[in-house]
Amino acid sequence: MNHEETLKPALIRRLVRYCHYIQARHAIECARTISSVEIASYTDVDESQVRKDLSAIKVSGTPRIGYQTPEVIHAIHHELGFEHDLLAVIVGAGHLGSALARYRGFEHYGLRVVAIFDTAPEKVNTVVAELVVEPIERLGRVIGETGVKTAILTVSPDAAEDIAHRLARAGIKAIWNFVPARFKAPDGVFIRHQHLSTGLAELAYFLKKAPDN
Amino acid sequence: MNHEETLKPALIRRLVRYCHYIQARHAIECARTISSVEIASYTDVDESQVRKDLSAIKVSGTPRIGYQTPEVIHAIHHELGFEHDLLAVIVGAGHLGSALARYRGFEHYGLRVVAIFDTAPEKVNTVVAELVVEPIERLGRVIGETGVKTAILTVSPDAAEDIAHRLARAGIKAIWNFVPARFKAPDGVFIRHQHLSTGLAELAYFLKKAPDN
DNA sequence: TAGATTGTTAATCGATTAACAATC
DNA sequence: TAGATTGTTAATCGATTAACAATC
Repeated sequence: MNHEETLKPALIRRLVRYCHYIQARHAIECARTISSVEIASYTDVDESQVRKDLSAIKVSGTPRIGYQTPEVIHAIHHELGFEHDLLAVIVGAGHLGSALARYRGFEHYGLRVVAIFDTAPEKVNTVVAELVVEPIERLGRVIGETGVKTAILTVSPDAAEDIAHRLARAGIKAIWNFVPARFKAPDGVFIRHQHLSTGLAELAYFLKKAPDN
Repeated sequence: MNHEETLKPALIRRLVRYCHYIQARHAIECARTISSVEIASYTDVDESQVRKDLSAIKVSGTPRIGYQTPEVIHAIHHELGFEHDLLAVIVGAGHLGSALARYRGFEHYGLRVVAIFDTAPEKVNTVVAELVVEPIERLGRVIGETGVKTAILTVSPDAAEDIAHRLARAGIKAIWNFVPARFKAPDGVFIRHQHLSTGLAELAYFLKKAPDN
């Protein structure tokens, strides 16, 4: 066992980019090989970086030819764990939570939503994406029975931290947080904050700076 | 006019974090002042960095006391342009596009969706968040008439690049791209990629690596 | 063979952290 | 006053880019 390094988040993000681009190229032009220069120019990454990144996940290319596209795609999928099924519960059946439950775009990455919860009595027992919304009190039982390790958090900002801890106690190991709030992660739980407001802030700032507003 | 530097994306992201945290603290505990150490510990940023960042947006604190919470919040809002209204159109009335149209969480940042478009005839003329879905052909006219500068992109991956160029021709200056595809930005247009699959990739990788899966 | 592209090492650059004098 | 905290400069660290020998 030779060290098995952990990929850094920045590297993971670049790999996802490469994958998006190469899959598009592969689908449209049936390109069987691709060079680091091509990948670099489309993904806004330096070409040396691309070669380094691919070498980090043990993909090698051929001088004068480039990399085999199917091999690159497969290696990235394998390395990032897209091959495994990723079962998840959603907590918060508001607009965002319901949309994520219905969204088909994540199936490709193995995500499958198995339950959805909400505190509001008027939401409970409604149906979202073929799932009956359950009361938050059933959280522990459902997670225990299904063995789900991942939760998608789309509750209100003031409830987020409390719910995160309930999730941790119920056995959740990873939280994908869409709530615009930042809180300390419960011990042993990985939190990936997905604050859409950050993207919005960058847009707002650009528009404020743009000469012609 | 003394240089007027442009804030870097990383700084913008940190400012948004500070803001989330300070607003929460301000709301819950009515804390009137806050030190760089407190902000740092909650936002996972070094305390020197916090001081540097606040100084970059011309907020100053008082030794032994800290920073005035309302002043910090206001300065961040002002600097990032949250005070202006941000009118936007949404292109793609699928699950994600509709959810973003209905989502109330962005009002706080000044975002207002004024129109929503789709190519599918069965979507056109349906109502989403009090807006009638319009055919994509009306894009140019609506953007021209309203003077909207921002578009939220939630179409299918293979349509994304083409639509981005149509948006640019119609006068859009900033695109918030939720489509899991990366493409070259049309000249003079700012694209903020918001690839949710990147977050998902990080979760998948964590779970793959976690000892107990 | 000639030449394009990989893989990797070295050089540069920028971002993060540490340190500390100034200050309330 | 004493001591905590700011504001900023200097030191460190890591990430990015450049360069080039190896290679097909």
